[in-house]
Amino acid sequence: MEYSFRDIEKKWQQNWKETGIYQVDNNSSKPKYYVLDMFPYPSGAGLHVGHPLGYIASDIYSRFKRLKGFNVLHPMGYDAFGLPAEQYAIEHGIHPAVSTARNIDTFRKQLDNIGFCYDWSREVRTSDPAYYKWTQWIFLQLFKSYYNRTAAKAMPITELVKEFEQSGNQSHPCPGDESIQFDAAGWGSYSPARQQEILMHYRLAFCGYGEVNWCEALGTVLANDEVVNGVSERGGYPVVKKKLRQWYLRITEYADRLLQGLETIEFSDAMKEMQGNWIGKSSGAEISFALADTNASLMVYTTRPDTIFGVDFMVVAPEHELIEKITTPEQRQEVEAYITYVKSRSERERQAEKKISGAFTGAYALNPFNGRKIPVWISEYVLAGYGTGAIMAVPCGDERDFRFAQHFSIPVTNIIGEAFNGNEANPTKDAVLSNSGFLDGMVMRNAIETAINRLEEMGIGKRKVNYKMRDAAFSRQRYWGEPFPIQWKDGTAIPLDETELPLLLPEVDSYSPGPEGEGPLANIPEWVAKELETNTMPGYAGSSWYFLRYMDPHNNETFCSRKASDYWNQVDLYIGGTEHAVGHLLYSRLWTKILFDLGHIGFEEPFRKLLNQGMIQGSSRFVYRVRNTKKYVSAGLAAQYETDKLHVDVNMVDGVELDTEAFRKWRNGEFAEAEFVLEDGKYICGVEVEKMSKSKFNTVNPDMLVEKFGADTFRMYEMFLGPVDQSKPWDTKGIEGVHRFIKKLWRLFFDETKGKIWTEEKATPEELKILHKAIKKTEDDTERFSFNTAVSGFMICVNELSDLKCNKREILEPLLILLASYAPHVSEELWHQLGNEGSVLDASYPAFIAEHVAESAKEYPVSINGKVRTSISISLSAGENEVQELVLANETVQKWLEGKPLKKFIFVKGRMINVVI
RNA sequence: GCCCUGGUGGUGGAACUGGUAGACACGCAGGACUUAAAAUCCUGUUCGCCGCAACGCGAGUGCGGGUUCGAUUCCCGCCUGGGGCACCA
Repeated sequence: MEYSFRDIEKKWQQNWKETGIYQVDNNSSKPKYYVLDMFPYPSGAGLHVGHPLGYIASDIYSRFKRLKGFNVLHPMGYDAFGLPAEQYAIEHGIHPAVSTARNIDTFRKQLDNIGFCYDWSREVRTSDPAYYKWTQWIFLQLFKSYYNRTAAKAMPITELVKEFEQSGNQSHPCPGDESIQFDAAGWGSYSPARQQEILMHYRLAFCGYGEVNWCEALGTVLANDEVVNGVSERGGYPVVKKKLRQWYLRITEYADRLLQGLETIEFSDAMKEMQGNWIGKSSGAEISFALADTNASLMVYTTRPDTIFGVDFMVVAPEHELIEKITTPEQRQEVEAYITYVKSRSERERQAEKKISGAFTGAYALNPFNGRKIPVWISEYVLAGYGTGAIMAVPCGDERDFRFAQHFSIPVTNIIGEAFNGNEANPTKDAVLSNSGFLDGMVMRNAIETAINRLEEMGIGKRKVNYKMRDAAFSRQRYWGEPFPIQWKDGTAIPLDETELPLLLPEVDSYSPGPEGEGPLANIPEWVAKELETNTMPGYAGSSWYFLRYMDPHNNETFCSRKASDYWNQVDLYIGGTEHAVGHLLYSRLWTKILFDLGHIGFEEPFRKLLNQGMIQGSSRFVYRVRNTKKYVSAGLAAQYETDKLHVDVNMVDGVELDTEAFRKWRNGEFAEAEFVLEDGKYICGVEVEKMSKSKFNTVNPDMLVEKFGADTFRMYEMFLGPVDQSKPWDTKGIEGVHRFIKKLWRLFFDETKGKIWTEEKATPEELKILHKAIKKTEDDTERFSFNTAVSGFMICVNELSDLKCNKREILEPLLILLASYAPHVSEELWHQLGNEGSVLDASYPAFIAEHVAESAKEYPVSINGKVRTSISISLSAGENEVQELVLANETVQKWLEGKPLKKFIFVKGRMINVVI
């Protein structure tokens, strides 16, 4: 009987579907375990082999946990709102809901092919009104809440109003605008509109104004990656900054808790570091510098107030509102020209720019301690959004400031004596200060406190903890997203009543942007007549809480019952790519904390453990066309010609050898007349590792591989490729090795001519040793997500059993259970062939028995001066003295000793021996 | 520019806590079976040197240093691939 994987896999996939074997109950006496994949955006291109990597890993782990006796929740769904569908709609006139549904169908078929154990009865789609009803509902909770800094948690805004009525905002400084201060009487005297305006500065979801990339020609707002060198990627039109009304989430209030929470969860150190850097907590001081010849002052933020005597100039962000006021008439033209230049620059470009640029405003600030006049410059390297948007520049201590000073010939004051060599800045905190007035003679590190204290005494500065993180922009001028349940009445945002949810996304005739940078919803007269918000929510709205909906996906009463979330609790294992390191992971951590604060769930971190999957890169293939001809030369000969390098579809290339016939037929015969210059009768392609993408013709479709080798082979091969958390290029070639392994396993059970060949004979110690080695390896490796070495463990096991011609049920049956999480179809089939009833997934995991693998002796490697020269088999019970005696008596060791005295004898039990002479 | 991460044979990778570098697989070479092919099986395969052979010598984990009896693993400096940087998801 042959291993006919197509029949077997189809049969069991059908059976699993019919028996509902993967449906999970919220009631169980077993311990719970929640395994979650980052859900995909269903793109039109379908799955390529990179997508399932994490899904296979999570599938293996879910099945493994189930075998280990857990009630495992393992759901899947779709992050179904997004820009590509909208772009497709603009180009093809197809409603995003239609194309998205079609894409989801494709995804689902592809996923089903691979034999995943998802509980599809819990599927969610963020674009489904039954789902986004609750996204809108949660938004309303954020809108109706504020962050109580005293209690360090979110609370209903109605509580805040009560406080205001009783005692004003004395104990609740306004996070949105610190200048807003009032007492109870003051609050009472404000108009309702003014009161709402003030409350907006407290809400966790609030409306404000922010800059966006505005492209006049396209009439739309662009994402950063749609802007290249100041022009739109599509069309190359100019892009400028434009201020628009935007919704925000007040994530900055949670900065500290998001930072502290990292200590309670198992994310990799790299991931925690990235989130920490994003939050960017720093402490220092805000200092107000008086400006000469005007009564205005300039507020700067610095982490190094100790260097205040070394300030040689100020740098203000070109967007800073003070510039208008302080620029002198002589400098105005230069400053305005510079601001125009900066308007076309993205933040990224501004930070990455090596070329120094700036403009002098003509204004001077005054050093509060010695009255020195400090010129005020503007430059793109200072960003408006961070700190106060202005810095005090200390060129002797900061490299960027130093280069700026050199470039504009600004004299540099040295306040650290010999620690500054005049050629480069020295950012030390350990130098002794000089030229620094009352700080002279102090070590910088200690002077920080002294300087802050003095500034506070003088009333011109104060201690300040700062965060690089900004409030999260939460609106998009787009169509395909959740509508905000907000109405605008005379400039005041009124939340819809919860009974009016979901606020359905209306049909539109055109997906083009609305007037004045508004989204497409602004084109709908009825929508505008109802004064509804025309922005929609961003992609991360739906994905910030989806892990909760899976727990209770069909609940119409609430987003997720407290009973369900108390039972399933945190996600125990979350698998996804590092590209979400900050965005998605930080936002869902925020939402979880807010829902926790408001009492809707009982835990404040969504993901207990995070496993990052690496990217599968494409291995691109190239042909070399001799310029202006139809002649293609093989890679080895390309250097002899002037050629253009063209991507070719990797599916037409076997290894590096091009299928020239397929190439001639490719793309409707575009290359039909190609002539080839071969080497050794072959056309050899060039190779490069790049991102896997349709445009590079290097995508490999899993369907094709499943069709050719079966899902079990495909799953195991994806794992075998390398560590799951590392990026690696895809190479289809190696898949045959894994396929051979499964066929070899099959032959332990079936012979082509004889049929069933397994026996009921008793296993030998040698066979038991092989089995128990495999049990240990599979368990350890799976537990530490080392799936690639687990697969090689299976190969070793099957190779060894084949060598011994072992066909005994006593060995083979437990082996199938081990294999069931990696290759579920073939394991299920053989499990039933052996006569078992019920799924192999409900078998009990074989127990590892150490005695079966115990060794009595070890072949020790013996090194002389660290170089291995021989090996000696020694009993594991032997002590060091005994070992030394044996080793020194050894012939090879004697030869190397040449009678020289022994300096040192190193013996690591069970490991190695080193003889030092 | 800033932050994170990787670099080991022809290829993917293994070596888990400083202890035999190259497990397992691909590819390649040779062989067996076969009319032939497929499938399967066996042998070899880091590089260099001597060679009949060796369980003979030397080098070797991106590059250059260092710590150690011993370094792919730890430290310092460099080179280089990948990811992220707030409206792609």
